[in-house]
Amino acid sequence: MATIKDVARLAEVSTATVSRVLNRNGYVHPETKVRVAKAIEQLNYRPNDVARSLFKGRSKMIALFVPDIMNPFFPELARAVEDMTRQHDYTFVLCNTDDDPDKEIAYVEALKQKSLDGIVIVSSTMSGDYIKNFEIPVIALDRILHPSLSSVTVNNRAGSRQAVDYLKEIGCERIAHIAGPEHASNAKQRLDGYLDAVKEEDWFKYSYVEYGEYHFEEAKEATKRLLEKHPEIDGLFVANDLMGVGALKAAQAMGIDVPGQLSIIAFDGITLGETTSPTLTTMAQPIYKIGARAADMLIRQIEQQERTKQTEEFTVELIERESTKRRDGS
Amino acid sequence: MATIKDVARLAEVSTATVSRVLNRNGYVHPETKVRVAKAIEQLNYRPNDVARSLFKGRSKMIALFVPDIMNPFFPELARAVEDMTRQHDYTFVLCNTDDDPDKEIAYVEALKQKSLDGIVIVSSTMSGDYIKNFEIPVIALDRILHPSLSSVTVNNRAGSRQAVDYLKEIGCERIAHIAGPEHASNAKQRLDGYLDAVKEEDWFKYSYVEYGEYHFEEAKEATKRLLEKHPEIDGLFVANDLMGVGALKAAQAMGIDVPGQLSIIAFDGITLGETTSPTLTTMAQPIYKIGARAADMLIRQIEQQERTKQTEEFTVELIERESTKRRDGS
DNA sequence: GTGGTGTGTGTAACGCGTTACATATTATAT
DNA sequence: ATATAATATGTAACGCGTTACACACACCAC
Repeated sequence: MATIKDVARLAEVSTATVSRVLNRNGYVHPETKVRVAKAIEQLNYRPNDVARSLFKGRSKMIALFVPDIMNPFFPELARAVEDMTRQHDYTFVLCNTDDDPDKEIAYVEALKQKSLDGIVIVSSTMSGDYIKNFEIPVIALDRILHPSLSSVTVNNRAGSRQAVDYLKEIGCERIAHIAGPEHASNAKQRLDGYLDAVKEEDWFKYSYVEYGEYHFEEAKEATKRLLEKHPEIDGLFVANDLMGVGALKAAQAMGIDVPGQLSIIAFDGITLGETTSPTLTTMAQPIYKIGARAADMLIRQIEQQERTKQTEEFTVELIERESTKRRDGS
Repeated sequence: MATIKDVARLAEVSTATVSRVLNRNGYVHPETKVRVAKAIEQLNYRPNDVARSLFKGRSKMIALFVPDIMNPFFPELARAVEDMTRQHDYTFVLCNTDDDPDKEIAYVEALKQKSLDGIVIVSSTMSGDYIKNFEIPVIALDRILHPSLSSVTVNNRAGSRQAVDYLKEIGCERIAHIAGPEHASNAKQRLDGYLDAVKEEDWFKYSYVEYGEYHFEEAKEATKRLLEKHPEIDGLFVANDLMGVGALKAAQAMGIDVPGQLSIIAFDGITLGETTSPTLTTMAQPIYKIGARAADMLIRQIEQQERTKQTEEFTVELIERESTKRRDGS
């Protein structure tokens, strides 16, 4: 690989001049510029980003931390962040944290050694003490991780309430909730939204809430427990689509017709919900948009050095599919 | 951030000695080692990987190129490669290529500037001329990209034949194929496996093969075309699971009962196939294993400097689910 | 005692761009 | 005409580890 010295020699200038041509700064005589450009061309020279990073202390790399890319909610988010990253000539690093704070911290430390410029993080588990001492920009995505961090999220609580109101509206009279993990801020908000909508109902009982772990299998079992305990349930709001599919499977396995006997609505709007039979009604997040926005916000913070905290909340949208059906008020 | 100089000053040694302690090479007096270790501890010193990379010309980063992480086949592969990457203290870069050769090349060039150590690539589109001039180790995964590259794949042809033989075995008498994109080597092999199994049959016609693009929607339409043209079809082998789900949807939309009237078997073994109704019978690849093996092979090539070409082929396995059913030979 | 080997440590060059600073020339202002 | 600013380019230090090489001393062999 040719270096800047080779270019300088060929163009008969100093490396400083070559650098000025490369970075379009400082004064360079037009003719000199042409000679340098020709030399660069001839040698097919590309500057060494590592040397640049060493000098600048910045690497033009950002990372996305997700619990597990195999969870179908995350690929679209990853895609969005990666697209934005590339558009700004950054390099995209992906880290699976398994919601394990030790792994998260190990990643952060390892990446700091590489002069990583910033992190978009989907996490609920990091300790506040650690977060306060981040030395690089961080944007929390999908879940609020700490009040001091910038974040991009959706209106989980209002959206959840809207989901439950929709179930009521189509005639459901006993509506239960399969909740996400208690430690995740968005799961908590969705639960709150559900409670907002049902706590005044005379039929409401706290045993209408079962917990799953944002996973397919756990949700299936939680749903089974719930429906065995409460066969009167005719509407189910599930904390996310992956769990919603689990709930659907559980109901079908018990011989319950969806949406005939039970309407199910979930949350997220991932593609998976379109491939089941019946397809899954959901409160769709603008997944790609929030990912892209988080990445954009991060890069802006990196490049403008402005560390002001920003929070942005997007709105979810009801998508009616086949897992919900209007009941005749016979 | 403390530097090696700070450590050297505090431990009252030269930076060379600190470096020797860090890298456990050269002679260092045990007592000196302790002093240095204490200084490192006290300053919470972490070596700057960028400076290391600059000197070594290697970055301890590898990349995975996939067409699109949103395609549900890739997250598991990505997870495998990332796990292996982390185990070896490398950093994992993810690139979505959209099967666009220009994007692929732009990525390779950009990453070379960062001293990227190697690439695991899922691609069918790169030009042979370019591939031959790669200056870094590359492992082709899932699809053979060029005869000169090491690769990790599965027995696509034999596995496909096995899939079709299975359909025959359960009593299907007219078996069609929804094929993947013609330019992808694995799609070609799967088609060949299908042809191996059916070309001697007296009922076989070339119009029993329709092409989709490894996408859900295209497969749905291809299946619709096929089944409208050939209502006698009672068995369908689909080139991958994502397309298989599309085929399932198309059949259901046409009022065809799966597996009652039509048995469907696909290929890949992704989780998506477990969430549909009926669940999808498939030839499952050991997805995680091939990803992990490719990453392992790559890192081995990087660290041992051995550029010998290696190829490895894993075996697919039939997983019977609900989309296929034995027909009574009435 | 002399040569050889093993141990322990420091000096300085190196990897490759970037930029502060110095110097020189030309253009503009007064 | 002289001061001042703008243009043009080079020199060298810098960022931070790594390592070739030099040097010093201990120990053993003959």
